[in-house]
Amino acid sequence: MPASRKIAPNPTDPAAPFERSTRQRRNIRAVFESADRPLSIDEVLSAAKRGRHKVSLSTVYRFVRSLVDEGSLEVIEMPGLGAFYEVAGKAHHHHFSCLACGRVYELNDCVSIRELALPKGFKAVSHDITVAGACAACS
Amino acid sequence: MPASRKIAPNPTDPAAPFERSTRQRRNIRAVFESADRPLSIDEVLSAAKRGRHKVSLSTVYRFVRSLVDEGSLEVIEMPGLGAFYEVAGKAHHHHFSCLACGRVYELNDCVSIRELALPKGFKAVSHDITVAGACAACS
DNA sequence: ATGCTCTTGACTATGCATTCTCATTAAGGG
DNA sequence: CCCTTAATGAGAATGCATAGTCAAGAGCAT
Repeated sequence: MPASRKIAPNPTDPAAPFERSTRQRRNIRAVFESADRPLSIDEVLSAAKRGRHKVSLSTVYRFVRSLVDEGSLEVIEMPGLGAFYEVAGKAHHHHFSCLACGRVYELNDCVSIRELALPKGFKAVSHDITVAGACAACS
Repeated sequence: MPASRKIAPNPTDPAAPFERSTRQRRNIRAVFESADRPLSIDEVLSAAKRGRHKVSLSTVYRFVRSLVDEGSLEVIEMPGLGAFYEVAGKAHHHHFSCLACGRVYELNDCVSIRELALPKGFKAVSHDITVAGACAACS
């Protein structure tokens, strides 16, 4: 197997396999780019299925995971609702979950937490605020 | 089966079976009463095992569930950590999770959220704040 | 102490989310 | 167009939390 067989080197890790741009991957990427809110795996799957090409649950899990691993997506753990994914690198913000439709929204008007009165010796590293209720579409 | 066989009627539901006071139940109740923080099932189990009588995982799950059903305990879903249980009826408060030891604490100095600037049409029903970091014992 | 029956413990089973397997499909450099 | 090999789809497999099963054990009214 001559070196020339290698299609293209991966700039970040030459040992890593080349990543091909497939219909499914472009599709899934587009779903996140056009989404204005964090998505669950099932939401990604059904949105991707609306495209012209078939996409499987396996592929969604696989590709979402690799996007998380490479840092393009962030995982949001919603209490009781499981994992949601949103494009990484956004400004600090929190989330709203609609009790009726189950969708999760970003709250960009960030509610700043004033000095958190933590017990003696406790050190805060991060905080999360989740508001639950009814979204505009459901109320 | 004469009616006199019935040990004692359950005031809330006469058809429900009488609940016996066993060592295990007293033990589990005591664990929650002496705990100053929400406990996971595993924490309840190991704390209960420190007593003089044996307790099984099944019993912890069963009894905790019945305590939740009867309203004596509340479930706290901690993002990524699963379910924790705390005695019900406490004043509104939030939680702190230690990234080092995994314990969850109550934050009684409640951080009040000022008017949450929700998007148009959104209605808040509840909110949760979770602070993560290092607890006094771990920092 | 007795006996009825609720509880327990030690499994096994279920539900669910996620990952793995592998034969088939298709990127894309040459 | 060819060929190598990564990617896909379908389903099986896994991992984990929780619930169910049932024989043995233990409250508690009598």
